[in-house]
Amino acid sequence: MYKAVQKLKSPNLSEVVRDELIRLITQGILQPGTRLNEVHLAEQLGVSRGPVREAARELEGLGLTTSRPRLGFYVADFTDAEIVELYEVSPWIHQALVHDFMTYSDAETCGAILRDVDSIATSSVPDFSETLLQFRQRMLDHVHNRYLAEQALSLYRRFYIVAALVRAEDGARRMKRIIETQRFFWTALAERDPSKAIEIMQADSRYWLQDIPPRFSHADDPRKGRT
Amino acid sequence: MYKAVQKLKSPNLSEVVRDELIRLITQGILQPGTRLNEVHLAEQLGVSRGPVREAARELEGLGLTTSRPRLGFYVADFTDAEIVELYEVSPWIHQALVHDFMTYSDAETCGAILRDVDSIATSSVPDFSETLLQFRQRMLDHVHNRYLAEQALSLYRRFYIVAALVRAEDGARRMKRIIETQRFFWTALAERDPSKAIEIMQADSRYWLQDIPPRFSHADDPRKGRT
DNA sequence: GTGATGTAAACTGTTAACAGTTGACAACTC
DNA sequence: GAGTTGTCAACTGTTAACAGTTTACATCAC
Repeated sequence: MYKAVQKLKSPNLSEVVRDELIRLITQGILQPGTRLNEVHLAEQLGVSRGPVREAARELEGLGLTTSRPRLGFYVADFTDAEIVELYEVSPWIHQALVHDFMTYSDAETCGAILRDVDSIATSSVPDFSETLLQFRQRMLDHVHNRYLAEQALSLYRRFYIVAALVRAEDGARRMKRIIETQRFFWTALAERDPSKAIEIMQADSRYWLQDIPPRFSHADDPRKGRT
Repeated sequence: MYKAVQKLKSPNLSEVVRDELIRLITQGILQPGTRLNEVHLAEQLGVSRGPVREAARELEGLGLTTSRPRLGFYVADFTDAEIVELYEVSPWIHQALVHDFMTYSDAETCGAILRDVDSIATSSVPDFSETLLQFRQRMLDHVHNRYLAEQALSLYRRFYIVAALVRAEDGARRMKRIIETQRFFWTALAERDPSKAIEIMQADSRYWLQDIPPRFSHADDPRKGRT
C-alpha cells in the first residue's frame, strides 16, 4: 500500500536529473555559459544520455539553459542588458504580489519564516543558495496566485545564476545583504506599508546593478513623451 | 557561404517538433488534457520518439504540457482557479508594460500593426490564432524589456489554450472581441492615457471569466486587513 | 614563424530495440 | 450480476549504437 502510493509519485530519471541540474546551476557549481557535457553528466549520474538531454531540454523551457544545434546545452548566460531587465521586472512582480495576492497576516507569516533563516547565514554559499531557495518557496506558498508565485520563483532562480555577475563582493556579505533585504521587505508589509515594501525592492534592484553600466535609455518615459 | 550561415541556424528535429507542437496546442487542434501519444506523433512527423520526447519536455518547462511518470505527456489543462489566476496576472503584466517599457510612439506603432489584422478577422479559428500570435509577437518586439515580453508571450499562449474553456461563444464573436480589445488598448495608450489602457485590460479579464464562478476570496484585500 | 590543410578524438543528434508498466477486456468465481 | 483474476496489446522509460559534426592538434607549404 505504502509502496503503491510511492510508486504513483516515483519520479523517472529525467526528473531526478532535472532537479540535480537545477541544484548545480542555482548553487553556482555550474557557472553561466558552462557547456553541459552529456556523456560526462550521464556517467556522473549513472544514467544514459537520454534522460540528461530531456532534463536539459526542460531547463531550456524554464530559461535555465540554452542550446545550440550540434554544440549542445549551456548553462544560461546573461548579458548586462538582460541582467538589468531581470532587475527591472522584479519590482513589478513584487508589486503585484503585495497589492493583490497577499494579506498582511501572510506577510507576518513570511517574516516569521525568515527569522529561522538566520542560523544558516554563515554557512557556505551553495548551502545558503539551497536553503534560501527553500525558504523562498515556503514564503511563496502564501501567495494567493500559483501562477504569479511560479513567475517569482523563476525570477529568483535566474538571480542565483547572475549572482556571480553582479556586485562582485564576497559571499558572506552577499548573503547578509540578501537576508536583510528580505527582512526589511516583509517587515514593511507586515507593518501595513506596501509602498515602502515596493521601494525596498526597487532600491535593492539598483543596489545589485551598481557595477553594471546604466543603459543609455531603456525606454523614453511615457510621461515625458506627452505632446 | 549562404549554406554555412543556414547551417549555423539549421534547427534539429527537437526544435521542429517543438514548434509544431506549440502550433497544434495554441491553435486548439490538441485540446487541453489531451494525451500525447509519442509513437503516433513520431510517425506523423516522420521522426523517432527521442525528439518528440525532448520537445514535449521543453514544453513542460514552458508550461504548455504536463507529464505523469509512466503515463506520458498531456496538453496542459487548467482548473477554473488556475484560469482565474492567469487573468488576474494579465493586468499586472500589461501595467508594467505600459508604465515602464513602452513609449507612446511604440503604442502608435502597435496600433498600426493591429490595423493590418482586420483582414484575417473572418478566417478560421486556427488560422486566426496563428496570425494573431504573429501580430502579438510583432507588437511585443516594441517592448523595451525582452524578459517581460517573453512573460507576456507565455501568458498569451496559455490564453489560447484556455480559449475553449472560458466564455463558450462562437469563434467569430471571440475573434472580433479579441481584436477590438487590442485596438482599444493600444488606442488608449497612443492617446497618452495609460490608466485607461490598464482599465481596458482589467475589464477584459472580467469579461472572459464571466462563465467561471468567482472565487470566494482569493486573498483578503490588504487594505481591508488594516488594524 | 605564419597560415593552410589534413586527421583523429570527442561530442551531439537520432534511431531502434528492449524492459517494464499501464489499461482494457475476457474468463472465472461466488 | 458483481467482483476478482489473468492476459495481452499498447505505451512509456531507458539504453546502446551509429552517423554526422565540431574541435583540437599535428603536419605541411611558404
